[in-house]
Amino acid sequence: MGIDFGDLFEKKEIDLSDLRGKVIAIDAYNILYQFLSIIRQRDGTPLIDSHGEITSHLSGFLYRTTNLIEAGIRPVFVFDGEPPEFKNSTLNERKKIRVEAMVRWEEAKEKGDEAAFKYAQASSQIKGNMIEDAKKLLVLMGLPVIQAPSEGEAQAAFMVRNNDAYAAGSQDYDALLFGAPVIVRNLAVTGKRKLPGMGVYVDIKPQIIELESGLTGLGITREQLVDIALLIGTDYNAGIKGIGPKKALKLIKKHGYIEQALDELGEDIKNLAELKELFLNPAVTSDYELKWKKPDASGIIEFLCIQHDFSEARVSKATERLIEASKDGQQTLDRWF
DNA sequence: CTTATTCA
DNA sequence: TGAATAAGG
Repeated sequence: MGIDFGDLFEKKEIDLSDLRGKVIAIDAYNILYQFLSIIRQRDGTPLIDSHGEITSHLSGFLYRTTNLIEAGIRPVFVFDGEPPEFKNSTLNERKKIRVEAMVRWEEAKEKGDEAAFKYAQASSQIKGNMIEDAKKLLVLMGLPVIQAPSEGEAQAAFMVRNNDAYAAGSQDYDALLFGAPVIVRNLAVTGKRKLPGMGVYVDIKPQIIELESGLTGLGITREQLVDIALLIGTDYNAGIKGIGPKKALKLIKKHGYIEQALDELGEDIKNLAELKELFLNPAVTSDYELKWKKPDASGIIEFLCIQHDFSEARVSKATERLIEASKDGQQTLDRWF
């Protein structure tokens, strides 16, 4: 998923309260996929309503978003449009992995194997009404939902550059390549997370990465950062075997341009110019409106409890918190409602 | 993941 | 109370 810059960028740990009053353009696919992958039972089965529809993502969106708003954050959710053509091979590869994982999951479930969960996670697929349902819930919650023409991270980055948002929210680093001045990771409220393997709990705090100071620290330009990414490999190209973040940085600093670096390596990247363009000049739109509305409490209850079998007690509680928090926002933030 | 419940 | 565990749909 996305580009792995390793430790190239300095990550600044922050408190959630540091984001109070700030607009965050959240990559909705990124978070939806996380919810889908993580919100599962012990054997890996996701939350499912009585019609057999998966509801893990709806649970995640309801509770986490309510928490963010309660923390004074103003989230905007940006949904992907058409993927760029160069992404096709990556998407096909992911599909293969998913199908394989699905088989492994069934086997593990049969045997009562604990590994079932991780296979289930790897089999996660966004499909059916998940996107529409997520959008519907977010709209009912009164939040702006933005439709990107292509990649959501690119649109989020554009909105930050436009000063319509403070940061792009995603676990991936791609928004940096798309030119987002600031990205936020670990945008959740519950700080404790179990470390894979042992039952050790670690405090996970939100962190920000600033593009400009990061580039200055590395002594490179954004164009060169894109060159580094293309050497390592992105969602749109495979990258060069044996080249990770450190070697890529060294090569680009030595040569200045990816073309010369590739010459030294005796390698070639197909469609190099188009790939650069994809990051440096991505498809985005200015046709969006950031407007926060009063949450539609009865609409949320109808949608989640009547249509998707959520517990009314839980949903009502969350909805009340949401409405209360939205009122606070209205007093202090002119753009609320 | 987040919330609810249990238990020292 | 706060940490560990179960449940959520």
